[in-house]
Amino acid sequence: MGKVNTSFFRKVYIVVYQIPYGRVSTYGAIAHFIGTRGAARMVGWAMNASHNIVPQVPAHRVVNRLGLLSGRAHFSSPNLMQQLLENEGIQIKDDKILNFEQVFWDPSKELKP
DNA sequence: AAGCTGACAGCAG
DNA sequence: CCTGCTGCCAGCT
Repeated sequence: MGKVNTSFFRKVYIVVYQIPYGRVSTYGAIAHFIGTRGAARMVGWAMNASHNIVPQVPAHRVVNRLGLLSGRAHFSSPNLMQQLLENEGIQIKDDKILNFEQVFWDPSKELKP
C-alpha cells in the first residue's frame, strides 16, 4: 500500500494511539473527535491501512458503536482481535464486548482539544 | 477519469 | 422493531 501519510489518516492514528490499555473506542467517536463527523467508514479504512506502519497502531481497540468486533476479519488471524482484547481484560461473547459501557473510551470526553 | 467500495452511523419509513 | 437510504472521503479498478 502506498501513501498512508494523509492528514486524515494521521489524525485518526494520533487518537487511536491514545486509547488506553483495556479500553476501546468506536469508529464514529473517533471520526467525530477529529472533526469529520460521519466519516466513520474512513476510520475503518485508516485501520485497514495501519497494519504496516510503525509504531503499531492498536487497531484492535476500535470497534463499532454496538461493541461488535466488526474488523476482526482484517487481522492476520480471525481470532487475533478478540484475543488481544481478552488479554487486556475485556470480556467478549459472540463478537460483542459484554461490558462495553464500562470500557468505552470517548476521545471527545477524555481528550480536551 | 469516473465510479465503486468499504473494519460505520444516523435517521426515515 | 427492522430494513434501507444517505453522508462521508481516500484508494482502487
